[in-house]
Amino acid sequence: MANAATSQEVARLAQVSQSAVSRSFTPGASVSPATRAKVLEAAKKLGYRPNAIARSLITKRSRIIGVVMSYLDNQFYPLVLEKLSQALQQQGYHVLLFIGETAQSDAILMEILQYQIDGLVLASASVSSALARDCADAGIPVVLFNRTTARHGAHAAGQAEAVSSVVCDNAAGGLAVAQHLVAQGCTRIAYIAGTQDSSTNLEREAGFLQGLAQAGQRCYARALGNYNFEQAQAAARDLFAQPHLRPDAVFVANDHMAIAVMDVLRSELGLRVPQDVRVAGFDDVPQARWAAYQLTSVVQPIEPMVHATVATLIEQITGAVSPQTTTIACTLVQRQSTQTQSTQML
Amino acid sequence: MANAATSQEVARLAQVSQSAVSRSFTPGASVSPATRAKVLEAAKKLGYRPNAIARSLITKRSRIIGVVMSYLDNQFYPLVLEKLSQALQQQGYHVLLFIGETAQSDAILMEILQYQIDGLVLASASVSSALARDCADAGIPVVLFNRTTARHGAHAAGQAEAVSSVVCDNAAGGLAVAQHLVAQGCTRIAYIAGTQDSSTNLEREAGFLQGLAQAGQRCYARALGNYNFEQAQAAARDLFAQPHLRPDAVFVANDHMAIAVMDVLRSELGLRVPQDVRVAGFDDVPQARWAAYQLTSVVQPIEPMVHATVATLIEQITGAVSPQTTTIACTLVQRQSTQTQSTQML
DNA sequence: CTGAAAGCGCTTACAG
DNA sequence: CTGAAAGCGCTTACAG
Repeated sequence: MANAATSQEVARLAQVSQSAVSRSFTPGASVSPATRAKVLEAAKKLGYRPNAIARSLITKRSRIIGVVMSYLDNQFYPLVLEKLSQALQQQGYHVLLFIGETAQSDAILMEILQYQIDGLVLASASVSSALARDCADAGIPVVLFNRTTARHGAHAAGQAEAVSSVVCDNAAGGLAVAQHLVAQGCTRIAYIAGTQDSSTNLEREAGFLQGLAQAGQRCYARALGNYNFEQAQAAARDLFAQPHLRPDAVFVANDHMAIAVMDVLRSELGLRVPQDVRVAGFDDVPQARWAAYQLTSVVQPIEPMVHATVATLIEQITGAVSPQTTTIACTLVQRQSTQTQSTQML
Repeated sequence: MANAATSQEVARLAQVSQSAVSRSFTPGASVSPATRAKVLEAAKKLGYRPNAIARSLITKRSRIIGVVMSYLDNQFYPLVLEKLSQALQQQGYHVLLFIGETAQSDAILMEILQYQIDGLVLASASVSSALARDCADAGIPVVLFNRTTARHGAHAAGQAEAVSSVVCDNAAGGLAVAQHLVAQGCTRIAYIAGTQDSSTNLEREAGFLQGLAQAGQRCYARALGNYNFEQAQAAARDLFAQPHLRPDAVFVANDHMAIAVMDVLRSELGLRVPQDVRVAGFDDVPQARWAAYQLTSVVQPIEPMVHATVATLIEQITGAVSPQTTTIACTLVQRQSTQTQSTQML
């Protein structure tokens, strides 16, 4: 913090009142050009910067948004964080970051709340919905990113959701994948699930099963990957353990796991993708486009999702509108991992 | 910010003074167990949380550390951010994140400074050293992560560095790569550079050239990748444009680019790695271990580097020690991308 | 347009 | 151990 100059000192040097200094740094405040000029000159001389902490205390607006994320090993989230913080910065907000999972996390999260944040973005599937409720109770706008509060797909009857959320149409995405694999002639289509109770996994799987059902198929086999690289690899080994009962396609709940699966299929089991088995993922992370993978995936459009998140947040901060859920459309991108002749390259 | 309860309200409910409330939430303050119990009960009833903003104003310690990063597309940085924020959280600090490059960035960065941050970590190669100096002048401890202030490898004579930095031994890493490639029998070893003036690129290249020189070799060819995926691909196309003059090995200044290069070599040019050309990178990001790449790389040990960063920061915040540079050792990990028979697997 | 003054929610000497 | 009081650096009615 150090020896920062205060508005008092600037006032003294500029020979004006402290109020005048404050007004000179407040857009739209009434100060004469002459006064402002004197102030700015003195401020520059002293290296003065208004103290945002003091300002927050009195305005009751910190212009800080808390952002909660899980581990950043799935490349989707760093990209979200990047876009989100840039969007927030552009709106004059700053990001107080919290990374981690439950456990001691809740305590640390409470600390973040002490900073009088203007809003909170929860992009971590594992953070307790209790926290979201705490914030909502405290009057702090909360936006869930890429998840909904509801667990197990069921809302408590008659109890309105207290927080907003921004998601993509996971069910539609899952459905599109099923249709695509069926269209490719697959008949033994397996699923590797993300975290069992997460809304993303629930919705993707539901859409996927619906798509299979529409084609008169059922899910050939299923294993749990928990959105984790190593667990996805283990899941792949499980599903392909018996050579004569192998699936001819696998839908993996996100790209992060899908890449792990492809590695196992090709390097450990010597299978060719897509000739021996087709693989599709979800998210369309940059790695899905890498030449070594060419992974068919469902695009979660980060920019629109981030835009909706910021818009919702600011709406709730400024006007007291009621919480809302925004669903963004997502599209299937076909690449070589699901089709022998590449009809589409990027 | 909302209707948060204040210490006054808690005091009223608990029938004690406001000072007593404050003391009850201050570790080590002198309060009787009875008083504290009354206070905590009232606080719980009101959902009271001490206002960190007000506290910061008076203690002149915000317990906020500013962290500045570039774009997060190189997976090395998200991992650093993850470890760094966790380490800081464990020490009771919180992270105010700033992501971006120059341009309008400097203005936004100044805003971050207004939050009276206790310290600053600069992990962005592109942020002006001027900012670092501004902070140091304002008495805010600054630690450069994975970079040094010095540009073009030269310090202004007699002018001591005002900030600390934590780096790995880039030169040693570059040297190790050169030695390894020479030992593999390569005689046409090329280099794809990162951002020209960055300290990491300067040091890695210098070490690499030294290693070649020790073996009586020179750098066979060189192209600029700017630590950028697409530019690295373009660089690879350049270096391999003439079939009969192709390098037999390439050292790429980081893994992020090395993977881009491997994609071009294999998918576009039909070359085999390592049989036709060997490739080595730097950082050892998780992707380097993926089966599709098996990229030889230099491990930048994130944990020790983060640990040193946090330790240095806290040292400077608490005691006013002078700035220091910490250099962490890094080690070469050999994988299939540089050797025909895999002598080491992970 | 301008200044004096109150007050944001805390911490921390200072007396008791 | 406890409370009354000053004060952190600002913003913002309130008079003029």
